[in-house]
Parts: sequence; C-alpha cells; structure tokens
Amino acid sequence: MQENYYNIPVEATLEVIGGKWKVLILCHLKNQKMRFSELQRSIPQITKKMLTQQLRELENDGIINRYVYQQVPPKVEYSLSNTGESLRKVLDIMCAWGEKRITNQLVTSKE
Amino acid sequence: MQENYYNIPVEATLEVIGGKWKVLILCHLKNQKMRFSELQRSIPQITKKMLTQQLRELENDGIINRYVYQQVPPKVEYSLSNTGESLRKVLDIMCAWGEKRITNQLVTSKE
DNA sequence: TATCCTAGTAACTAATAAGTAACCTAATTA
DNA sequence: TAATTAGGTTACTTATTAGTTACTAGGATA
Repeated sequence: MQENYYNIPVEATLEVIGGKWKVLILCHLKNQKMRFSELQRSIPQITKKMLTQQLRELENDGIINRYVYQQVPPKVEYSLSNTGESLRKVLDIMCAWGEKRITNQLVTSKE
Repeated sequence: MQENYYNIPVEATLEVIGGKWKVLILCHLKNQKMRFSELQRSIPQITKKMLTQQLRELENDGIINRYVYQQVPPKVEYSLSNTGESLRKVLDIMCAWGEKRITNQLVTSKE
C-alpha cells in the first residue's frame, strides 16, 4: 500500500488484486502451491514477463510466499501466505459467481 | 460475454467487473441508485468519458439499469439490475476485505 | 437575450500495460 | 562437448486505457 488514503475501502482490495492477472493467479494458488511453470501452463495467455511481474507484486504485498529450492535447474514454489489465505472467501465467491453466470443460473428478469 | 469458453470460470466474473473502475462504481450503486453526476462526485478521479464508458459496458452486460427522466437539464439514474444484485455478495466481501486491510486486521505472520 | 444546467459525444493525445525476442545461470544428460 | 532444463531479466515495440478540450441539446433563470 503506497498511499494510505482511499475514498472507499474497496480501493485497498483493488490495489492488491486488481488488474488482469492477479485474481486468476490467486484462484490457481488457493487450492495448491504451484511452481512457476505450472502457473504458466494453467494460464496459457500469460507471458513469463507478466507472470513474474504479477507474482513479485503479490509477494511484495504479502499475499503469496515464494520458496526457492536450491537446485539446478531452478525450482520455485508459490503459495498463499496467511494474509493471502484471508482472501480465500473473496476468491471463492468470485469463482462461484462466474460459474453461475456461465451456466445461466443468474437472475436476468427486468427490475 | 463475447466468448463462451473460459479456462476457469472466474474469467467470466473478471470480464464483467474487471478493470479499474467497475467495482468502484458498483460499490457505490449497491446501496442506492445514483445520478451520473453523483457518481462522478463520489469517484473524484474518474473522468466523464471513463464513467460513461464503464456505465455503458455494465449496462450492456446487464448489471445495471439506466433510467432517463424526460426533462431538461437531463437526469439519469443508475441502479443495480437483478443480475447486478447477484453481485452484491461479491462486492460486500471485497469491501470488507479492504476495510480489514486498511485497519490492519489481517493475519500478517509468516507461514 | 445571454447564460446555466446535466449528461453526455467526438477527435485527438498521452500514459500505462502488455507482448516479443534474445539472453542468463550452472548442474545434468546425451 | 553440446544441448537441455526452470525461472527468470532486459531492451524494445505495440496495444490498450485514459486524459483533454471542445461541443451539443433545450428548457429554466437572470
């Protein structure tokens, strides 16, 4: 959090999980720890550069942990941190809404 | 929804509420209907152009209703549609997380 | 008659986000 | 010896977002 003033609190949420990729990454990490390459395969459209960048930001914001195995070729595992765990409900409910929308289970009648 | 295939369902959610402004707009609309100018005042950083654009997209996605009063100067009110209402839980929980983050009520210990 | 009002739109520019391709490390395998 | 491996970084280009300024309608107010 670089600024400490927000017009409304939800801006703090958006600062952490906003953008094109972070929710996607976190949805993958919420059920298992994953290696860099596994994340890349799971999110086919993302480039290495963006994945690296987004992972770094999530790490800096304290949402994920990065564990480097001291071996060659490298092995790095990413997982939700405890703070990241606190986002689980947010992620779950966003996932659930998407599923309902896709399977047409949302109310669509006029108000 | 222009594409009907997603790698994971949450992409459908991001398609609708992704981007810099939509969650903000919806958080304001979730408790009351609001006029264009009221939204603009509530989100000081947003320009007319972006506000118009985001509102149109939300309307096209069936998330909000737009009601035009037939008078001059114009009066237009925006409100959540029934489909939009189904996002309430998502919005509430995002707002709540932001509040907790700001007031430091999140777990921050190392995993 | 001139100005104000709200909710926009249009044309153009600037800023930011994202993509591409080449490169790096050092142990292991062919 | 040469290639392969995973997880990156760097420099550069392109695409997408967002900002700026000017303009509109048409009734109400000064």
